[in-house]
Amino acid sequence: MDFGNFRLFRDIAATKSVSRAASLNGISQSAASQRLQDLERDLDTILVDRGTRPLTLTDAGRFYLELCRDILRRHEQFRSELGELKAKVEGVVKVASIYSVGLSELSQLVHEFYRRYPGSTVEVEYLRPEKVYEAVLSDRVDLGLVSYPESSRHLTVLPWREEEMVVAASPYHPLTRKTEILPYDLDGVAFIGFDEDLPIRREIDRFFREHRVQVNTTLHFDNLQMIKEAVALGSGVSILPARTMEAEIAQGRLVPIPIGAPNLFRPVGIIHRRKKRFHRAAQAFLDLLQELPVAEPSKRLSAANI
Amino acid sequence: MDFGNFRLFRDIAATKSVSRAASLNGISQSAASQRLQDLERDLDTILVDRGTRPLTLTDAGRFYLELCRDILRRHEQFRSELGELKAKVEGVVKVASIYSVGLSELSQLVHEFYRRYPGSTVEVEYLRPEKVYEAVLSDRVDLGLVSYPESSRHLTVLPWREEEMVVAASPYHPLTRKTEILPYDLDGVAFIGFDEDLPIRREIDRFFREHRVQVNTTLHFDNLQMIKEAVALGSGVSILPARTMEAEIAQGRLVPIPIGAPNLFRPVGIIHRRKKRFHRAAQAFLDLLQELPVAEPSKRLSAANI
DNA sequence: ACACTATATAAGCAAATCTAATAATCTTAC
DNA sequence: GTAAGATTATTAGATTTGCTTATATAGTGT
Repeated sequence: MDFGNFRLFRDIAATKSVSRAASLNGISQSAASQRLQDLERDLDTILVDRGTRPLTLTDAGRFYLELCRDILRRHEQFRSELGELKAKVEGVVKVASIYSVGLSELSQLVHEFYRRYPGSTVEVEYLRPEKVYEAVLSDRVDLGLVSYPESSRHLTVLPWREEEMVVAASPYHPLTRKTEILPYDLDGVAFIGFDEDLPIRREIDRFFREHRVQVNTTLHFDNLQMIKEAVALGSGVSILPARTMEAEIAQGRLVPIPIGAPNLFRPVGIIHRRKKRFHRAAQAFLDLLQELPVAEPSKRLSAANI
Repeated sequence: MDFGNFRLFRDIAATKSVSRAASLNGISQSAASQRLQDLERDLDTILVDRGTRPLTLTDAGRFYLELCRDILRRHEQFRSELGELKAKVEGVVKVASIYSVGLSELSQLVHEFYRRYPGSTVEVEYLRPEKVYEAVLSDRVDLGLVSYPESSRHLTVLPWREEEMVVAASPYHPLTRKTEILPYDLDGVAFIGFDEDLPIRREIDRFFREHRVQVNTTLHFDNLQMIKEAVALGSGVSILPARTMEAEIAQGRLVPIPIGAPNLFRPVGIIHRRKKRFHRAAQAFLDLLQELPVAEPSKRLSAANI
């Protein structure tokens, strides 16, 4: 221990004895004596007056004792700060998630986590995707949940779930008469899509291209919420993850129509910093995430993650 | 160096680089890396995030950096305090002396010392004998000047000078007709002596005993000043060191009469703590004291020091 | 001066810490 | 993406530090 010398000198001063201080510090009298002498040689100053028994400190020794006390006090403070920090950090799992992962589902997970690990807490932030990446990269959170996860130098991806994508339409749309949509049913319909720079847009484009379908993209947005609004208003249909529109379905504002095989899936992944050292609670939460059965029936991995 | 670890971490934080910090501290990159890892292992906490270049500190690392800075600042303060203390101590020679050593003589010595060592100063305190011993023993002064010096376990005596003792009488006393006093001249005279517990008293008693002389001790005091007063008032004669009554002789209040051989001498010695480590100035002053020619002609050492 | 206790010193050994060489990792530029 | 350049980690061996035991020296009290 690096503070042993300060402790030793403090104890020499307190007990007025090298040998008592030595045994307090678990070393031999000889070792303590040598350390004291080395210290005095370093400082080129006598700190302890050996001419008296019990020993007494010189003026310089009293100064040095002050130094030792201050340093030990400050170190003690640090240890306690560090302890608090670790207790706090180790008890809290911080997760950043995109909005569309689904509040209810995640809160179910968190609930189960609390049941298993009563001492820990989970803090979930809902952010826009790029903010999720940022939070993970800067280590402000332990885990991130994003769709179409992209790995990179500093980022590792763990696949989590694949969400079924369905056609979303207003209840008044003609397509709602069908119980299942085949790709060519969408040929030429008014379509509301995602912005072109979003992975989900590229995936849907690929789907259309594969089935040689041409939709008429009348509107596009950078977020799911706006798309749902536009669809509900009858501006067109869209393709969305089924579970992100549960509320609107219940309200009768949107109708989901399954897409005939080959199905479309939106992959949702867990991202974390490469080589991240997880503390107990974070590791436990991660394990829980991976252990829980995925709601979707099929497990087909999307070939194009980007 | 015991503060090397704090410096190293501070430098790692400052340069955001282990290797630069290593070369700043004059060690190899490998050593610095190992020290950082040992530190982290000790604390069981990651302090530096290696996943980024330049390196960044973790929260715990920032706490530790604060600790390092505080400790280094405090240590710096200590070094400067110590420096001041040493400069002060090493430049000042502290001397405690009994009153009767003679102010003028000592100040001549001090003057010579200043001439030779212009950077240094001498502080002389005049104290009662027991206070001189106390000051030397407690290390409040470097040197003490006392008469009839007594060595002891913690005290070393260096003989310094021997002062001639003469009979002191009022100008009106019959003995003043003599130019030299022989022991039996004092038989039966009214005598003013020192208190019985003083070494000088014992020495004079021994002198009387040796020469089978009986004086009539009418008064006794614990200090020289009072004795001189009483003698001047004609209450009796006394035996005193010649140089301690120079002023009264000049004023015509006292008359000194030499004592015929075997002469009486008062030894004055230098005392200091045993094994005392003298700093430059103190050693120089001590050398000067011993080098200076002693005023008295004879060097006979008193057999009985106590 | 003696016995008793405490500190200093000496010698040998064990452990820590360093250096040099090499492997692994990160960044940058193509 | 990959290769080059720079930085950090690891390994192995040499060096140094620091410890322990044994013994000498020193301080205290009787």
